[in-house]
Amino acid sequence: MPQLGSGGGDDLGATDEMLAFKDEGEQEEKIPENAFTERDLADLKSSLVNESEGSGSPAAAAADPEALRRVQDPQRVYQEKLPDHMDDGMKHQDPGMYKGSAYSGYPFLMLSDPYLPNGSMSPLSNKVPVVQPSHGVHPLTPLIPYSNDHFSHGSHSPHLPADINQKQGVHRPSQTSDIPGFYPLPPGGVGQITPSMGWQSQSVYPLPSCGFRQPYSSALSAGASFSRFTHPLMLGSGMHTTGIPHPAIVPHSGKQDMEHYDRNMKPQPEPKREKEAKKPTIKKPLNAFMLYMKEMRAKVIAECTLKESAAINQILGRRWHALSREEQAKYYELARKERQLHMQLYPGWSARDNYGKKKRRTREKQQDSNSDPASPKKCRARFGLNQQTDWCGPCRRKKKCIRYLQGEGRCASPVSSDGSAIDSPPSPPDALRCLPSAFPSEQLAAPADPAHRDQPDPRPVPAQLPPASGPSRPGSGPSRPGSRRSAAASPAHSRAPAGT
DNA sequence: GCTCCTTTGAAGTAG
DNA sequence: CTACTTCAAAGGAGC
Repeated sequence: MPQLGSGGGDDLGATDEMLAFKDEGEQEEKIPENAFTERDLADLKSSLVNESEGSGSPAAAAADPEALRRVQDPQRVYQEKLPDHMDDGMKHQDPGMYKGSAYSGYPFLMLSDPYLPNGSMSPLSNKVPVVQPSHGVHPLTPLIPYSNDHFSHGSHSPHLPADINQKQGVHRPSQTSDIPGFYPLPPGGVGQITPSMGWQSQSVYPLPSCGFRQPYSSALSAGASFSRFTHPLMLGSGMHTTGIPHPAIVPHSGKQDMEHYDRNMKPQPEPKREKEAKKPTIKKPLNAFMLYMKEMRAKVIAECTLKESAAINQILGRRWHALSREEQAKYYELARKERQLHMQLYPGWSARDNYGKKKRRTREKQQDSNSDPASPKKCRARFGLNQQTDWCGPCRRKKKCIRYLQGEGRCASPVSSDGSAIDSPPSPPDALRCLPSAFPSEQLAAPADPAHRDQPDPRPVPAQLPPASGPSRPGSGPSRPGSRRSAAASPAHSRAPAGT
């Protein structure tokens, strides 16, 4: 179904996005997955500490009132269990425990570490980059859009009685991969998942060995180990109201809060804990590209010895465009399932719920300087530069356009850092030039070669989106201005280059 | 310690 | 309906 350019077919994707970079000839390098770098080791090391530290936080337990009540049998349980848990942490470090079971059978216990070669398991670290299980895994193998550290902890966590989940209607020890069984779907809110979706029988979301947040799937995860879901952290920050722990639910400020939990495993004064736990945030489901990034990031890091995410993401963006439709389709499909599952877990959730939580300050700043035309973004727009790839020389990584500030009254045309004019987008950061052998065709402004675009556009079309059987979101009535319109109808993506 | 950068896609907002 | 904005991940850089 070649949809590109057909207008009608390119429903959920912007047509333009496919035009941005078309590094052709760039083939997915079959990179030897052998890079277990020192960095990994370092991460693992630190994770050893973090894991034991980060698994017992009773703080998060407060998120769920019921959980709070239970957990508030104060930290007694926690403290009593701490030694056990620490021991658990050590157990986690037994590679054999995870390694053997490759992904095939993983479902929810075996977590391939995307950042380890061969999808080997990394039970050691709770540091996301090390544990996220997408690397080396077949894209259709449930990617883990969310990290799952706390589940891995929880998998053995003795902090709470095993029956806690039962009380919450989660504990279904006898179930294995029967997802519907594990998914106490929100009452009345959940439509059926179409049979075509494989995630019921297929472990869609493998559990990373260690992680703070958890893929929803873990909630489904079977009997793999339900005790894992009894982890206090889960009860607090990652527990769905139905009792389903979900990686998408994180403390309101997300990462930082998670780090906070990791660093503050000691019981804390009640008020503070409650305060933090009051605002769990359900994160957005990851889109196809995000899933791809999660899987490939480690590769790029290993190949380029890069660490800066911005540069890595640039590379990944190019590689994404270089993917064949077929390959992309895998991720679109995963993303679709991801969204569907998310929708089922959180029927009433809206992306709008998270608006303002991440960039509140930024937006506040923008409001303050709303009329300031010197921002790089505005400068780019004003002069027809691509918001994503162009920059106004000194504007790059600057908050203000230097030329504007210098009194020219406007942002200059693209200039290099030394002020000389440039006609084309500036050279990529050094990082982008890394490992030419690894990215042979990775060049800026690589000529588009639509050859592989002959394949059908993998991007989802409305028909593929959650069927009408899906839950109608409360609060998202038809009159809602932002109600999901047919993305297909809006090929003009926000990425549409301002002037390209 | 917070924010930015950087990517694409999904979804929300505004006109 | 269109255009724009925000957020999702990630981690180094910069303030």
